[in-house]
Amino acid sequence: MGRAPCCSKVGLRRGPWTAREDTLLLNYIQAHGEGHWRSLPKRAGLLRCGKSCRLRWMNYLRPDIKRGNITPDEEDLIIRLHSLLGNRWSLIAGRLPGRTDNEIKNYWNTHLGKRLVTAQPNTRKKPSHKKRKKTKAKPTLEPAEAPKPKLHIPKPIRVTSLSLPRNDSFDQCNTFSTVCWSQGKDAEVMQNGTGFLSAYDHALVNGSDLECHSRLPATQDDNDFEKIYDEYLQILKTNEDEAHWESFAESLLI
DNA sequence: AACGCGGCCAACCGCCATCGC
DNA sequence: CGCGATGGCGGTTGGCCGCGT
Repeated sequence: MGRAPCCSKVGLRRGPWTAREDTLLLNYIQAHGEGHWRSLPKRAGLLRCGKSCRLRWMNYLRPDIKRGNITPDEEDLIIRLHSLLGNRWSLIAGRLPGRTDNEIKNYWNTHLGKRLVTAQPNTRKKPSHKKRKKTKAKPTLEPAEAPKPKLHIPKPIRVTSLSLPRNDSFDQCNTFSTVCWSQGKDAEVMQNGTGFLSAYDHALVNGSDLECHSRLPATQDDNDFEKIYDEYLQILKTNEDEAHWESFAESLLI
């Protein structure tokens, strides 16, 4: 442990990405696919660390990113999922088509968390990072504030990769994000790389029927997701039944 | 016009999990 | 099995910008 930050290497750029860097990264990934982040910047001609490239791609350059304007339905879903899953942003994001975990995290911290604090003053503290500037050290705890016990919750199964090879060329890459790369707006519901799960969520979010045609062969996973979706719908019908929601959330984490 | 404050959000950091040798 | 490399995640930071004074 104690590995040095990857961007601390001499000569690597940090900070905001330029349009040129974006183009380089985009072109490279379109040509060679994502993955191998460590060596990607060198091969793409970028003076960035792999982590930085990955983050930029995941949060900004991916073609399926839907930016801004969180709809009330999405907001409701975020609140519900957060109440069930906690700060499992990637899990929550996986169920919101086109939204990134970073975006949801930011939205929560700037909008929802604040609102909930107002509603329930004792339930959450929003760390005000302002006027802490220039201080790299972690803020000291308030006297009354007990140190947070660190819990390591088992990570959820990632559904984004669907057990497919993660680094082939774009032609070979079989992920939904690739399949839908150029399908335009109509394919948007499928474009977040979570495949049919996202399509289901889209139906939930929009409250509309949705035909979802998986391009992958039917698998056991498909059936599992079908079950999850059915369960999700049932819970929505019963609405405020917290016990149902909790058991559903647990099922997602298995 | 100048200044300070606070919100927003892109990007970074540190840690853990997983993979491959 | 152990270890190093890599990917991924959640927490945090800091720059920019709008607004109020």
